[in-house]
Order: sequence, then structure tokens, then C-alpha cells
Amino acid sequence: MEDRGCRITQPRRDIAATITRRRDAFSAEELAAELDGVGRATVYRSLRLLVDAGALCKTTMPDGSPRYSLDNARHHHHLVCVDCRRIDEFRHPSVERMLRAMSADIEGELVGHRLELYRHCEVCFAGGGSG
Amino acid sequence: MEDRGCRITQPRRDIAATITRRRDAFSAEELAAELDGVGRATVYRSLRLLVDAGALCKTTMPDGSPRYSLDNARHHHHLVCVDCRRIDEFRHPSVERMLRAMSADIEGELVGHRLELYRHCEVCFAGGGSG
DNA sequence: CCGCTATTGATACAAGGTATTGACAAGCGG
DNA sequence: CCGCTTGTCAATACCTTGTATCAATAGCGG
Repeated sequence: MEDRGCRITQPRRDIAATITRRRDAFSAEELAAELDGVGRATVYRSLRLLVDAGALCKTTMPDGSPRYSLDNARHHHHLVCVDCRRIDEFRHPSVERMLRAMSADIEGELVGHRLELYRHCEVCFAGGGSG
Repeated sequence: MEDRGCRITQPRRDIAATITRRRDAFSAEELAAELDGVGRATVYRSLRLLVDAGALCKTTMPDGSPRYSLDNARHHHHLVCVDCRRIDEFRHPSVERMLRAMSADIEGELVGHRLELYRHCEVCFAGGGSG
């Protein structure tokens, strides 16, 4: 899973196991709290490695706080539920189409973007949007 | 400028003047450092008020750090230069088109989004893109 | 099993921001 | 004009997210 010239250490095994076990998005501090014998710095370091390696995505919540989630597709964006904070990945051709259209109209050179969509997911939307 | 039931105090006048004087994007700490007699908390409070009131925009840089800039158009997105950090606003129909297309295809209810485009601006692009 | 070195955990620190606190000042009623 | 209420202020402590430092250790190759 994370053999890219890095050592497979016990803390890393623990981190990977914990991330895999819980399938929802989590914050770094949550993860650190769940891993008792593992230091905070190690958790942050490992998260960075996993994000760099493409195994995890770091997503920004509406309030600006970051959360991590498993990265399944190559290039995608995030659909974040503002109620249950579930994060789904999506790919949609309209995004690439938009970027192409923008790219033609702006000056300079486009080098990247950041896009998150916030919604009430189908579960929260159905189960009473008031609470 | 910011009469919405709030008092016009001297610190606020100072903050507004400083923001208006410099027309580029700035960080909260930069602003606080520039305003000597004004407390950090007051700067942050005022920035929040101005963002809530729609006078300022809070934009996320590629490294995740926030910067504030004057908000001119109603609804827009940001074009951030990764070199000089200049922030331009833009509106483009392709964005709305994309959101409509997405909205039709996703479950639940779309309630918001976050979109920033990163580029080498025309000045930095022309003035030696190798750096 | 040994040695090299990546990795670890503790800790300090940095940046961005909020909550609290005690003081002051502006508006309002009398 | 006085005094109350309330908004705002500056200072400060604290929170969250994350990185740098550093001595000690654990993995891996041989």
C-alpha cells in the first residue's frame, strides 16, 4: 500500500489499518486521538506521505477545516455533505469543459484549481433537512 | 462603507483606510502588523465583519493560507497568481453552466461551492516563466 | 546479528483564528 | 447632564493545524 522506498514500520501499519477501517472522512487530530501509542507528528507526517502518494485526499470543509479521505479515482473533485460530512468523489465532464473554456479566456497560464461542492447528501436530504 | 448597524470607530476607520490604500490581497497578520495601535483580535473581528458584509473576499492560496481582497462583483471566483499572488476576480458563464450540469447529475441538494483557479498571471508569465 | 539511516515521539514553535476579560465610550432615558 | 446598557476595544490565553528539531529506536540489507 505504501511501499515507495519507505519503511514499513509499526506506527505506519497502525495508521493504515485505522484509516482503512473507518471509511468516512476524518481529521488529523481525530486520527491521532484514535492511535494511542503513535505520536502526533508521526500521524501528520504519514498523512502528508499518503496525500503525496495519492492514497489520500485532503478536502476543505465549508468552515475551512481540512479532512482526509481515501482517494479512489485519478483526478476528481469532492462532494461534501454539510450535514454528515460524508465526502464523495466525483468526475464530471462539465468540469473539464469549464476549465478549457476558462483557459481560452484568461490571460497567462492556468496551472491548477481547487473545486469543492457542498450539498445535503441524499440521506440527510431525505431524513429531514431541518436537523 | 460599513454602516450596517455597526459603530464607526477609530480602529475600524484605520482598518478600512489601510485596506483601501493597498489594493492587493493581504493576510490578516500583515494587516495587523501594519496597524500599530489596533489589536490583533480587532483586526480579525473586523475582517470577519467585512467578509460577512460582502466587502471583502477570503481566498485560499495554493499552499492553503488565506488572503483577503476587496470584493467588487456580486458572485465571482478567484484567479490567483502563484508567482506574485495577485488575486483577480472573474465571472464566466461556463462556471454556472457547470454547476447546473452537476446539479442535475448529483443526488441530494447542492448548497454551495468553492472554486479557485491558479495561474501564472500575464505579467509573471511574460517576465520569465522559468522561475 | 550488525550497522546504517529512515523513522519515531516529545516538544517547541508557527500561523491563523476564537473566546474571555476588564476597560472604555457611545447612545438612550430621565 | 447623569447613569445605565451595550458595543467595541486591546490584551491575552487558548485552540487547531501543521512543521522543525533532536535524541533514541526500529527496519532493512548484508
